[in-house]
Amino acid sequence: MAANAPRRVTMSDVARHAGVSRTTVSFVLNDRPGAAIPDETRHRILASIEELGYRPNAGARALAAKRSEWYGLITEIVTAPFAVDVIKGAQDRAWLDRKFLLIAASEGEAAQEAAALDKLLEQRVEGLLYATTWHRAVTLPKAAREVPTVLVNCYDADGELPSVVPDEVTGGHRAAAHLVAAGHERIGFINLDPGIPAAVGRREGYERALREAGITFDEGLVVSGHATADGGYTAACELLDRADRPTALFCGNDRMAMGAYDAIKERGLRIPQDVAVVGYDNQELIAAYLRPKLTTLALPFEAMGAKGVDMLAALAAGQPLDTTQVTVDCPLLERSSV
Amino acid sequence: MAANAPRRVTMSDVARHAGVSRTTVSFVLNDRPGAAIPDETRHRILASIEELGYRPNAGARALAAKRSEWYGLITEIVTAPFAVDVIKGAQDRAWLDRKFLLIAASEGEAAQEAAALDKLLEQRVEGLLYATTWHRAVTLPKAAREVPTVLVNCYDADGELPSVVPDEVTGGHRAAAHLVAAGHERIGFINLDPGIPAAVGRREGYERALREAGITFDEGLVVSGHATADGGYTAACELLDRADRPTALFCGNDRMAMGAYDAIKERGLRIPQDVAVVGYDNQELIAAYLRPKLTTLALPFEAMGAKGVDMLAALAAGQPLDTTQVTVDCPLLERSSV
DNA sequence: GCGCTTTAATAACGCGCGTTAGTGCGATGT
DNA sequence: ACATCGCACTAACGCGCGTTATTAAAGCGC
Repeated sequence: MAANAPRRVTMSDVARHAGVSRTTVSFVLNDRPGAAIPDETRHRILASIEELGYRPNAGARALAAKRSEWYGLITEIVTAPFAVDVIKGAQDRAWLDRKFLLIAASEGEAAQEAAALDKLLEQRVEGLLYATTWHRAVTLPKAAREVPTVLVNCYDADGELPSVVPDEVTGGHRAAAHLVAAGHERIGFINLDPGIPAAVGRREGYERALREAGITFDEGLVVSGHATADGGYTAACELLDRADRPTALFCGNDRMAMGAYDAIKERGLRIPQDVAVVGYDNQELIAAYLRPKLTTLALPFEAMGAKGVDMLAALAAGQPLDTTQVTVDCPLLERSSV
Repeated sequence: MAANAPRRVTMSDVARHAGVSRTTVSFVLNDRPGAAIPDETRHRILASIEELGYRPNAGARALAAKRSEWYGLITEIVTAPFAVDVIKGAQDRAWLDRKFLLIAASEGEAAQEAAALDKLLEQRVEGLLYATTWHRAVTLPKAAREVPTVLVNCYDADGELPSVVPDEVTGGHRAAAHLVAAGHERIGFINLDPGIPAAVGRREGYERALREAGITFDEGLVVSGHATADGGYTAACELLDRADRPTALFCGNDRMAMGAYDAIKERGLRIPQDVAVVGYDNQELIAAYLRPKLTTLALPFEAMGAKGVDMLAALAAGQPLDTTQVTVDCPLLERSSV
């Protein structure tokens, strides 16, 4: 089809127009070290490029140079807010190296994922980023081994592929320490489904913060629930109805915190005077719209995306990584719920 | 760099392995009409492909076939919720044609935009989508003319490039008609900045709906304000404090509706019993979290993205478009505020 | 057995470019 | 005067593939 497409200007056209050989044009375009091109010639060539509106053909260049200048990113759901941030971080970082980011979605289906992977590999991407919606272990198709691959927000079940994940331990520690610093000693912890990395790591950080503050750990203050507003509500009720109710709640995510808000208000308690609340995830449109605004920890999606490309660049350059698992800090966003 | 990259399997390798010529392999891969390949040979080749793990090189194919199979998408802000939906719509639609979507962000800066455009054209995209955050007129760099281009959520100031935009008129009509159907006759309209296409179109639809219902248009019921919650609040106050206050408000966007909610509640009025409210934009995390949930019109970003690729495909195939401006319907999402 | 068509395949060119191995030429040293 | 050397540039190959001739063999009618 589209055989009517006008022939584009090529390097040969430029060479002819400037009265030099194609090689010379290539040399000035890639300002090749070692090639001595007098300024006069160089400017003549640049002028021809300008005049003819020449634009290098990236595909041809990739073919000849055997380097595509592309990275691939596979994400579960393109529309998820998290994915967008990963994309932004990765894209901006890739742009620095003048690389393009090819984005493909798996939509959570294995077939789609395989197809996306195939497509990406056919484009000869120089590296692959694989991002998930929530921090967990994954197993990639073997095809992913054909090219440097970095996992983002997840890690290889086989422990072979490098990954970049949020630092859940420090996050949990930071949340608890923040509450301790605000004077709280009885801090309820509404954790996520125990067993997932986020729950395990944050609990570790939580316990360590208490230990450092000389507060004895009370197993009864730790409950876990569904990662929903309802789950948070139920768990919060359980904690708040204890005789020695906690004066602060650290919630596994913002939706759970939303449920906790309901439970707290329902009992006529005030936030943060009677019960302080810290969430997790920083889902803007929950955290910023709750009354009072929710203090929460942000998952560093953008930073993880950028770091992932960083690692890819290193791998592609043949440099070995110092660690196979990199963690990125979860910053605390102070609002009004503590 | 990366000269250590292992040589990938090529078509010649497959041909050698299967004991045929490279051309034959190419023929079965593209199952070329007219080429008679006996099943035995075909299967032998496919088996070799499987065994060697051959994967066509998309770049080389693009070079030889003079078709890249790529579309480019330039958006202002990748992270904006709207952009995500446009991307999803465009990507899914492109995928149907087995085309890739290259996404680049302008971040609202002309320099970035030009760079993105250059990069995209160097990749020899077969078509270009240009999407904005809000419906308005734009002027693209001339370079965009080098390839079929469709504007999404905006239109060409020079009226040359085809575009796909939301149907503001029908949207405004739908909102007003919905309120009329609910029994309202005095419908306040808190419009956006007059002059922008959204404001003009919706007002036209609003007036038409009233006319159709036999309701005389009252200029005093139309005000405009800043596209923020504060702007909505102020405008709503003005309308609600009239002696003959409206029983319904049609707001230019959801944030303004949010402000209107405050003004209504402040006056001890109930939604929707005393004052019904209709928003615009369907910003999920506002519309769905307001009490009561907000009835609003959705901007069809995903559909516009898909339609944009549709038009691109037609243009790339050399088919002329029947119209230079395509409009896409804004569906009404009924919740509890009417 | 001979011409003719169909079938099954291949050799060869070119897509636009990076890169290597040169080539011609003026300036320099002795 | 001649060999040497750096400068400025070019011819030619190959990247992996689509595509267009072209060919060799097989099938067919008579």
